Amino acid sequence: MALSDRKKRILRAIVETYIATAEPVGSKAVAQLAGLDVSTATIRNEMADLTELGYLEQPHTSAGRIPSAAGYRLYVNELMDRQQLTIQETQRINDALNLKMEELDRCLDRASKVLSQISDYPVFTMAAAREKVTVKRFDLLMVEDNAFIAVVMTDTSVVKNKLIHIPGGLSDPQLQMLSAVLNSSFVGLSREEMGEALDKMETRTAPGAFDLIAMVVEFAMEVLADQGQQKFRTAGITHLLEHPEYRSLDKAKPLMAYLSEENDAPRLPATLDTSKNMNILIGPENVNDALKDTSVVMASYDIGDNMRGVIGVVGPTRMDYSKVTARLSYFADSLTRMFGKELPSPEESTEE
Amino acid sequence: MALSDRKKRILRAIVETYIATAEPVGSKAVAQLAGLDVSTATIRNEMADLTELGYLEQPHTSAGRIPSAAGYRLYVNELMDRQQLTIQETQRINDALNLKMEELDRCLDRASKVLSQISDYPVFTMAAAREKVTVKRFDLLMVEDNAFIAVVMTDTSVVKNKLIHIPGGLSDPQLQMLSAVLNSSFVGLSREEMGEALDKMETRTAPGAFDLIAMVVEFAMEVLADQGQQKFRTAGITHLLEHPEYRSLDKAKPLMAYLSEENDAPRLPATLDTSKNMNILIGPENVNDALKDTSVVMASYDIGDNMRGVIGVVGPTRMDYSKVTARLSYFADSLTRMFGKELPSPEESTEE
DNA sequence: TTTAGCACTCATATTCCTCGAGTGCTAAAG
DNA sequence: CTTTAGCACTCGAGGAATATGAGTGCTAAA
Repeated sequence: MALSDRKKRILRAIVETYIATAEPVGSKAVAQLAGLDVSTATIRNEMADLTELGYLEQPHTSAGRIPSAAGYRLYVNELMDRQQLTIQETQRINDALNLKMEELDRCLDRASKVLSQISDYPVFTMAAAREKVTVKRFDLLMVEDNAFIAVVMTDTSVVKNKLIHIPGGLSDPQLQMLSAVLNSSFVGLSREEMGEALDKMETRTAPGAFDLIAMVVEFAMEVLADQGQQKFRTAGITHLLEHPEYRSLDKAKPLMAYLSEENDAPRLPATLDTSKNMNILIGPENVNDALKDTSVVMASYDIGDNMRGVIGVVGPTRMDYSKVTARLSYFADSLTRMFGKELPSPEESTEE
Repeated sequence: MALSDRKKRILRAIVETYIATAEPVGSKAVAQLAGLDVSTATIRNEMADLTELGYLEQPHTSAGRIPSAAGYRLYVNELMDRQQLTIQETQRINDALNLKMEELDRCLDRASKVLSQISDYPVFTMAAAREKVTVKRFDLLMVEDNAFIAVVMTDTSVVKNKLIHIPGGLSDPQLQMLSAVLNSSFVGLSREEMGEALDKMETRTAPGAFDLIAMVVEFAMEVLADQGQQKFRTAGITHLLEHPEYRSLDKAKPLMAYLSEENDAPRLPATLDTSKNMNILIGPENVNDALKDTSVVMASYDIGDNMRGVIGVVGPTRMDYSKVTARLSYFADSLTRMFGKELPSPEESTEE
């Protein structure tokens, strides 16, 4: 059953004043703010109805009402205005992102810091992993007699290198041999496949040569593992402390511990609905226990090579959804514009 | 003037029980704990003396005493026992560090996390910068027609690389030419010198060729800048909230903001006395305002190439100095053992 | 020099009370 | 049937008054 227009206006007024004040809202305040020309008694009746329907809650008999999770949900889905960003805000965001097209990682760090500052909530980012990453080619560079640099390039155009010391020294032809073996036998393999290939090779190769191969391949496996990993980053967790719901440390501590990765709970964007590009999880809708009284607003952005990233804002259920969604979606769009479609096929990729 | 033995025992008992309980210590408690066979009245007299001398403070007339900064200082310098680590603790530390000799950065992250967990305080690390870092050599690797990988190796044996796209494409001889120019004109220069050299070159080089050179040199300059930068990292800041002095958020917020680098105050190890390998700064001894009511215990460790790192623990002035120093020094020693002398001259250095 | 005794101080906890915002219900008015 | 004024009732927040007790400083005797 759809709510009457008046009920909606009342609900909206309650949600918005509660977001602003963090205190239960009474009929009198609603009468003034909702812009309805009815008496407080009428409002009380409507509020009683809304409570009955599950959109409002009463902390105790003689207090005002606060929105329930369902109330927030309705607000977010139907009642909320799209807020506009100020010019200064867009400016700051652009500054943070256009930082000379740096590496993705650093750019994200900076971006999430700014987003946290303009929204007053903690922000997390997460670069989603690709399923299978492989090595595209190996290069070896001689450095003096007893060391060489191994350069590994993945099919995602990420290039990593490592300086490898050879106690016994190594000749140029040997190095070329090594390079040939690596490029013929280990290109195009996933991390697991590499491990298997290496095991097979062990039996039918001279020990000295095998050790060399193994050193490089193990490095390549590390690179692939690292690329496959999801990196969870946060910024601005202390903003939590500015909101009254986290004034009691019992509330703040677990959430902060979760955000600063001090416990090993599964990271949150697990429940991301990729079909929508803006996900809002309100309080109990969160699976993770640490987030039960918390809302999360997440957006995903494209970063080429069919990889997606997630950037999200965390706050109390009484979060300023309107403000946050506006800023977040501007952000995610900008990120997509930067790292996504703009650069075609084999992207420029920068080593960190 | 030196304190009598009895005064010292009393001071020590007060410091230690205050560290344990966070509550002012009265004469009765001291009488029991100091192991002196004198009455509380005598203790009271001695405590009055110690207060007079500035080692103790009285929150209000009818409360016990708490140590002053000078009191802690005396305790740290003369009275404190060296604590022993448990076997489990050394085990955990070793596990964290021996993580297969990974990159320094990751190793430090992990190490500081463990240190924070076993000490219950936040931990920061900082890799101190070298004054002048230069490029030792350039290598260029062709990738397909329109891109190449630039590999830059510094005199600190750090190797970084970047994939650079050339819209117009590039031939093999051109690449070799480029490599020759880079290696002859930009090796051994600091970041600033590179900038100057590049400026000079601009006038007397064909624009097309210059753009190519500039792309690589600018990347090299980024690398040097990054190497010269001090990287400040923290772990376990939420441990702060476990200590009663930070129960009030007004106290906790600025410190946490400082530690999570949300303000731009100068990072703290500026005041490191490198002659000692364990630095303790108690409350007001800290220069930085955010740390006025906070103590910092820092140790430095060697990481080869005459670079030093700093690892430190932050907590309330009522910090368990004995516990912290023991753990911290074990840590710093282990780090030095790992990254310092063990590997001689041109170290194996790992790209991140 | 040490100690017992005692009056005094003062932060904290407890109790009790008041105040008032807000509610639900009822009955009258539209 | 809806709206509104009126009113009694609820219940948390805040404040004053009071009790408690740990701890002190001082004095005088051992």
